[in-house]
Amino acid sequence: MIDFENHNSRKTLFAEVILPLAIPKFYTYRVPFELNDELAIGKRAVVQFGKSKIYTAIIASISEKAPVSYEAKYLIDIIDEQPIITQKQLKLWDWIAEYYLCYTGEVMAAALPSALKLASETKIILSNEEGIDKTTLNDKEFIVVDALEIQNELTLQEISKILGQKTIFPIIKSLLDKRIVFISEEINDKFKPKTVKLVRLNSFYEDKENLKALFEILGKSPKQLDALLAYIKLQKEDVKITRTILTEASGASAAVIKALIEKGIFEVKEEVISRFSFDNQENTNDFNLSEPQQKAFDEIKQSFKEKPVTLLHGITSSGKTQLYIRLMEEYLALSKQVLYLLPEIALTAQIVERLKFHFGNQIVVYHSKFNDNERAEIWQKVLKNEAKIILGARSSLFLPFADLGFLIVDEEHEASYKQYDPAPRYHARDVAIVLANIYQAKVLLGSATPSLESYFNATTQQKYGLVKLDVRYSGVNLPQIEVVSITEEKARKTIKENFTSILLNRIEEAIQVKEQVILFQNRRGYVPILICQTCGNTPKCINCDVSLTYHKASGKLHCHYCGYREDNITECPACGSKHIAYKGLGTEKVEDDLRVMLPDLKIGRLDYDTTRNKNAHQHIITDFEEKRLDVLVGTQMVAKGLDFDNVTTIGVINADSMLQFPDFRAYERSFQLLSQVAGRAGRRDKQGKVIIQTYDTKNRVIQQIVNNDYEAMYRHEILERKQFKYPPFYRLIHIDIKHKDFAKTQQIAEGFAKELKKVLGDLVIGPQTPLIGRIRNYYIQTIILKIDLQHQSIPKIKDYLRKEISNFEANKLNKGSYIVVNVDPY
DNA sequence: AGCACGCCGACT
DNA sequence: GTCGGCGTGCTC
Repeated sequence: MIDFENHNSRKTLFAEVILPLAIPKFYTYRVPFELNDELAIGKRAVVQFGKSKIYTAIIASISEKAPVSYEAKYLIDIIDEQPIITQKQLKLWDWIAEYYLCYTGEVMAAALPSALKLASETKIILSNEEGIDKTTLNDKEFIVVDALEIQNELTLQEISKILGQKTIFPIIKSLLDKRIVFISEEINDKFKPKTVKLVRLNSFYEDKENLKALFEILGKSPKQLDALLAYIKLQKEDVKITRTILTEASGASAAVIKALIEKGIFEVKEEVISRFSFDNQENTNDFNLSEPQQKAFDEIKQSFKEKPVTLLHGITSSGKTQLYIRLMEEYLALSKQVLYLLPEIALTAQIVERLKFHFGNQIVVYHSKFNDNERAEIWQKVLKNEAKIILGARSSLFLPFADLGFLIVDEEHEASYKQYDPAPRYHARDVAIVLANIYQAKVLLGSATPSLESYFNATTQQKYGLVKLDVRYSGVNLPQIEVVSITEEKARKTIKENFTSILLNRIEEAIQVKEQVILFQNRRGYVPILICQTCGNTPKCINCDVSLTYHKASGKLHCHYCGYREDNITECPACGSKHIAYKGLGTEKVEDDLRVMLPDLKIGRLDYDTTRNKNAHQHIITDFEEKRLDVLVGTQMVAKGLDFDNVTTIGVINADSMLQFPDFRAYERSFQLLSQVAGRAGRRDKQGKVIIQTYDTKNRVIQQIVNNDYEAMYRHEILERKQFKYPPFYRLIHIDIKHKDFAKTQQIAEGFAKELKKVLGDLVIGPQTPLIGRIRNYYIQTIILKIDLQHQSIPKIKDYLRKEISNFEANKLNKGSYIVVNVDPY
């Protein structure tokens, strides 16, 4: 029916839409009359783009003018009744695209959960929920459901064929809304809640008569009877009964329990439990802030009156989380939304559980690895202002906040806040500040070891407020740090493999009193470099310019950049010599060597290689938590996001490799990482021990760690940054030119740098070969721009760069190459 | 990002 | 003689 009263219905309208693709422009579609009334900015539109592809686009603007140089295609459909993207989000997308020199479409692709980005190849599956009420379905929906019952999985394209029509999105949307179908995807349940297998008495024996009969039957098997009695006792104590607990309590062997389970007397049931037990202090909802916490709390509130951003420099165990909770409550009381950002790796169950305990259902967790249907659901909840607290990784910045009032960026210094690949290469901390500005919200940056950038902004620049919290909560002691000279022990020949006598002693001391040990080595694999003693040849990756790392577990040489593998060598492929030396040290070897030296220890390893298999990952953590392991060897994974309460001793196998890393942030990073590692040691009632092995005991960062002196590190580093023209005094932009041919890469990069130098002059450095000169068969040359914050108009430079990059891409001489721009590399 | 159109190697 | 490799150009 046509509504003649409504002017819109007679006008010819055009919609400019954003496509979730890396293309520079927005595209204009003609709106069919019947959709005129539906048209609104922020709604999703279905459009055909190119010959056959159908995409979900976002309507960015509406116009009455027809494009002059081409005929616009008709927009196929408008999906939403209400906009799902707010004006504020569009503003943020624009800012990100502008600042990080990428396309708005790329931001959109990163921002929208795929359930909201239906495309022709999106697969639909039938919900496995029981009792689909087919009576609510219309004919077309029925046909789709029917087809799915036979086919199991259909793409939107296929559904379109089955129905013989292009406009299928409303049907799919309706089916999705009714929860009859779902978007199919590989469900990544890496963050699945932790479960335990509990032993339970078969419910048959809840009946007293049956239980009595059971006692008689088991009378002949005393061990089984013991197990049953132990079970009943434990049940009365309200203990969660696992096999292990039951075995211990009954004195029966595992075989006995197994027999009972096989007989069907006991059942095993999986139950979801929280990963971490909290201590009572933090577990109660009505905890009181300590005096220093209260002081910090007041200071933060005061600071927010003057400045939108405040940096909380709070040392480890100073109770930052409690402070966050109190602040969050303030904003909740004002009915504002709160976004709590955490680095990806730290987003483990611990923080989630703790906050859920306080805020219950008001809190939702958002993570790019979550199930997509859930993510779409959270999206709607946030949009409708039903979700009040959002705990998430950097992608949660893209949620459609209705009324955001407060953002926390916890572990603000973490490098993983910067997205590296694909575009948008944004830094979540910086985007958080921009987002806050859009909403007139407040931001709290929290860290025990703030990034130099933030600390500089809070001190010298006075841009942020600065609040310190440097008293440990309930008097937890700082760990005692021992720096052990590898050089010395080598001279005395007291070092075995890579373990100094001191470290070995400390490990044994801890184990003797049944405490646990973490060993940290920031390199995975067995040994990173193999060298032929005769000719000096080193096996290299065939796709990348890196030496291959030997992995003992697989018996192969691995490339950590592209995943390439080849068999290990026993003789040099270049000269045939059999003298191959192994250089360097990875977690695998640390684990192996310790096994040989202390064969009685139970050792686990936690790194990228062991976490590839998510079950193994879970097992290792659980085993360590439940003290089935004595020692955990790992990369920085062991330092982040996990807290084990029985760990008193931590060994840093080799501090030198990170200190010597060729990056201007190497010292800052080392300080942060070592602080974080050290922070894992010790318990409330016992001072922890940290043993740092190094060749360079006098290294200033090592000394600063020993003295726990962040300020000293900052003062020293900031001078160097200024002197050598690095952030926070200069802004960096990296431009990578990649090409399969080495000479071409250099030639093209040289040409581009020369072009840029015409306008930017000395701001342009290079091109130079980066640390890894070739990855996945592409050679890389990096052009670096260093822009002085004081003297340059950065937006102008970026505008110019954007033009130059688009010229570059259009230039036929550069064909075969591609360009990657990274603003503020981190 | 796709997908089509377009020129050079191993196959019935 | 064709099928098919992926190089590059365009998509409202």
